[in-house]
Amino acid sequence: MSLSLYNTLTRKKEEFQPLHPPQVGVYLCGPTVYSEAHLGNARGPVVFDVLTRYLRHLGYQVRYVRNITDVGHLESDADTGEDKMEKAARAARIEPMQVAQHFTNRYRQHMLGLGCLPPDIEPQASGHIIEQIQVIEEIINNGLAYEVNGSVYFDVPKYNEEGKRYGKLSNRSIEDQLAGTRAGLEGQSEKRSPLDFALWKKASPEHIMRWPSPWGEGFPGWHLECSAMSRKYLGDLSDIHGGGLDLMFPHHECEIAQSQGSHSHTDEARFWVHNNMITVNGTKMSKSLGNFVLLGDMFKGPTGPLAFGYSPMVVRFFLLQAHYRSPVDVSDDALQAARKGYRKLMNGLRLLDRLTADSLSSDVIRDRTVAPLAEGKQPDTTAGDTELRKLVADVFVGLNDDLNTARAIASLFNLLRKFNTLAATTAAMATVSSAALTEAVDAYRAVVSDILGLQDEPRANAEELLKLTLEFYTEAKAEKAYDKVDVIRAALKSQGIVIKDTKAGVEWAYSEE
RNA sequence: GGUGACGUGACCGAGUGGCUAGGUAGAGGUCUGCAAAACCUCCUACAGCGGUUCGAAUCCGCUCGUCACCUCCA
Repeated sequence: MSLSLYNTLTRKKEEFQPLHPPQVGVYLCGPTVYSEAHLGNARGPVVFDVLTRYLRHLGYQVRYVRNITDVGHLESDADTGEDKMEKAARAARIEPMQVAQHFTNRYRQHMLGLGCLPPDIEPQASGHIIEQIQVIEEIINNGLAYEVNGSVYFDVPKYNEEGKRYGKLSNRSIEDQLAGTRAGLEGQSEKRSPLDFALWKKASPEHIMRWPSPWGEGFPGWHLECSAMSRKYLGDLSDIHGGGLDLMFPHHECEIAQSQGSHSHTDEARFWVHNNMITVNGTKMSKSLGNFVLLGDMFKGPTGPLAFGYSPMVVRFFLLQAHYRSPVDVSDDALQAARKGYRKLMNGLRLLDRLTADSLSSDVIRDRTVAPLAEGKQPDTTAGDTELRKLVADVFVGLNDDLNTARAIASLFNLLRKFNTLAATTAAMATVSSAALTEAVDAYRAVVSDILGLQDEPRANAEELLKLTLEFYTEAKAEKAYDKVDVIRAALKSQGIVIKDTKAGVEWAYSEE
């Protein structure tokens, strides 16, 4: 049983094998930090969080790189290209890096809330200008890029003449692309071909974010950073490179061209993995369409199409309930259903403690409750154990099948039903061995908590519970039931709370001990 | 125009050439002081029309409908 992943490059599910086991290098194209993250921005990180968690579960040593794009995304490829970071900065009248830092902080906060473990390396594009310049120089040396007026462009037609195939990832031919080229691209006169893309852009006088380079002051093209940073931290060829489906072209296509055109001479990654989009009423969520749901707003609610707020864990569960390559549509109905399902799964987690607790040690129970067996003879749990192990195996079948979390979750619910049945009666409990039960309980816990990364979100209000407890305390005191009084006082003390009987009534304070 | 997806029961959403996905909602039941939870049962679908096949929702073709990428986008 091994993990297979759908590779966009080959358009097939392939068995995953690391290039250099046990190490696995994973790169996810991170956010451009010039505005608040929306739900769509969360899907990739959640999917790749589960992927890296699962790879680690399988025993691999994962190096997970998720970059921060804090420079270089042009508004357009035209000569008047404007940096998004600067645009946002100008609007807010602050330093561009301040904008980047602000949204980087927000982004990290949201990702942590969604249960995404911090990446092992989170490189910033602005911190890797030297590496990017080096890649450009390599491409120029290989004759695949040219300089015009302080800007450098990648020569796509030449690249293809050399037997490479720009378009191999997104399955396009350059003929088709040329045919589809629109008329309004006159501003690109610097480029030899409309297909060429910028590796380095000359900074106009008003451009703030600029760096010196062999071609004058400027800034890197927006596809370049990922190639440069992926190579720096994961080598010429990494195991997995991913992002949203909308990055497949042109971003990832350009990355491959850059890596092939540089000294790496590789496709940059063995597996190219793309998550599908999140839609609202069937239409892709995007900034340009204005139908996006900001994460911060969604957690609080209401916002946009949603009448209620949904906690980060509910959102995570909601996303994982669909396969990552399917589009997923957001709605109150869907999220509310997801919330109930999520809570059911969490209540299952709580049940596990009971299942494995002393009272339900099945071998003991069996001795007492099942028809007496001959001395030294064990009851037959073969069928029960087999069923239980099958339920557990199904969960992993789902995960292994292209990280199909939807199937894995469905299987978890089946396993949970079994747990509930077992917990209901001792007779049921006697149908399985404690070894098989422990295995299943451990598997459930591992998949829910460690692999899917779903944590329980406490919803009870501690102050309210304390208030209730104090009412019972007062009653017991009035009844002079001092044994109860002592129990309550001791229980609260163990929580660091002391009860103070005053003339005005019962009060409490945190213990000063 | 080019490229690529998709259309599953009330809703969300897996999967698949013959075998119950799962969650939510709804109905009935067991349990229960009431309730909840849990468990059991039921409602049981694959856009339409053809074709291939012993058998298709699953493969092929056509039709209708929806979406994405080709421009910044997760």
